[in-house]
Amino acid sequence: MKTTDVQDTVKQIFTEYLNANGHRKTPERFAILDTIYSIDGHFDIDSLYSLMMETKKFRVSRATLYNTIDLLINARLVIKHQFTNSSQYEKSYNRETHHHQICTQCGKVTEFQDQDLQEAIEQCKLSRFSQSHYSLYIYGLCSKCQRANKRKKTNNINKKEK
Amino acid sequence: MKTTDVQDTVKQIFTEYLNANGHRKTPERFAILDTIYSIDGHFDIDSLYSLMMETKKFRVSRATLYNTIDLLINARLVIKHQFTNSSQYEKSYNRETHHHQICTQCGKVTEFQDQDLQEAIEQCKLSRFSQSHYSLYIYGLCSKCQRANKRKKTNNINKKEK
DNA sequence: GTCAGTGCAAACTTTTTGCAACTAC
DNA sequence: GTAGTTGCAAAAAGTTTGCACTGAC
Repeated sequence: MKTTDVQDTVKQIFTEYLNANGHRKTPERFAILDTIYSIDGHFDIDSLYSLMMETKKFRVSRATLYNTIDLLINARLVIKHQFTNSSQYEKSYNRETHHHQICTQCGKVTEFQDQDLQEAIEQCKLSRFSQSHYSLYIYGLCSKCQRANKRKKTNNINKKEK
Repeated sequence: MKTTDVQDTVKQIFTEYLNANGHRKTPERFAILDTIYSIDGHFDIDSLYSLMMETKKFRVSRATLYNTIDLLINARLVIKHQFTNSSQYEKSYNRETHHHQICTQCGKVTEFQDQDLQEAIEQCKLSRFSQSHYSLYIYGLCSKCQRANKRKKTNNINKKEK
C-alpha cells in the first residue's frame, strides 16, 4: 500500500469513528492525523508539536494534541508507549507488528520482528479477558553500550564491578 | 523458600551490591528493601511511602525512596513498570516470571503465567543486543468491563458505537 | 574527620483542567 | 443558535535537583 493510500484510508477510518461517536470533524484533528502518519517510528507530544509547526505551519495547542491522540488511540489508529517518564506514540494502522528492544543504558529503542513470537503471544489464551493489543519490551544493552562498558572495565581493572 | 529466607537472601545480595559499588549501608536502604519485599504485587512510590510509615514507623523522604529504588533496580532486586503515568515497581528476586494483562478501561493490572510464552521470549535471538529482562503487557478488557459495556450497549441500542 | 547519603523545599517536566472564545453542525 | 472544541494559563501529578545537615566509614 502506498503512503498516500494509507493517509487516505486512515482519514476515512477516523471520519467514521468521529461520526459514530458524535464528535466533530475539525481541521485540527485531521491535520494531527496527517502529521502523525507522516512520521516513521516513535514520537512524543513535543516533537509532534514542533513538527506540525514546521511542516504544516499548523499551530495547535498541546491540550488539543492530547485530546486528539486519545481519540486516535480509541479509533485504534495510534498506539501509546511508556518506555520512560514521557509517553511515546506511534501510528498503528497498516504497520507490521513489531516488538521493542530498549537499551537500559542509553535509552535507545529499536524495533524488531519475530513471526513465531508474535503468534505465540496472539495465541495465548487469557481467561476472562479479551485481548486487543500488546507490547513486548525487551531490556538489555545495545552493542554500542556493551563495547563502551568493556572498555571501561579494562581501564578500571582494579575496581571491582558487579 | 520461606519468606524470611527470601528477606535474608535479598538483604545479603543488596549488601554485596553496595559493597561492590562503594555505597554505604544505611538503615534507610535496608528498611526500604525490607518493606518492598513484604509487598505482594505492584506498588508505587506513594504507597511505599505510606506503608513504611504505617508498618515500620520509619519515615524516609521521597527523594531517598527514588534513590534507593534505583540502586535496587541496578542490583536486580526490583523491576520498574510504566503502565500509566506514574511508575510502578515490584520485587523481582525469587518471583516466578509472569506477564501482565492490563484493562484499558478500568486500568486493573493482573498477572498471569505461560511457560511456553516465556520460553519463546527468552529464546528469541536478538542480534547485537544482550537481553537482561523483558516486560509483556497485554491490553484488553477485563471481564467486569466487558459485562459493563454489554449492558451499556443494550441500553443505548440506537446509539451506534464503533 | 570526611564525604556519601538524607530530608526538605524548590524546580522541572509532563499531563490535566477550567474557562472564555470560537466554529462545525 | 448551540454545544462540542480549541487555546491559554493555571493546576496537578510525578520526579529530579540543590543545599545544608547528618552519620557510616
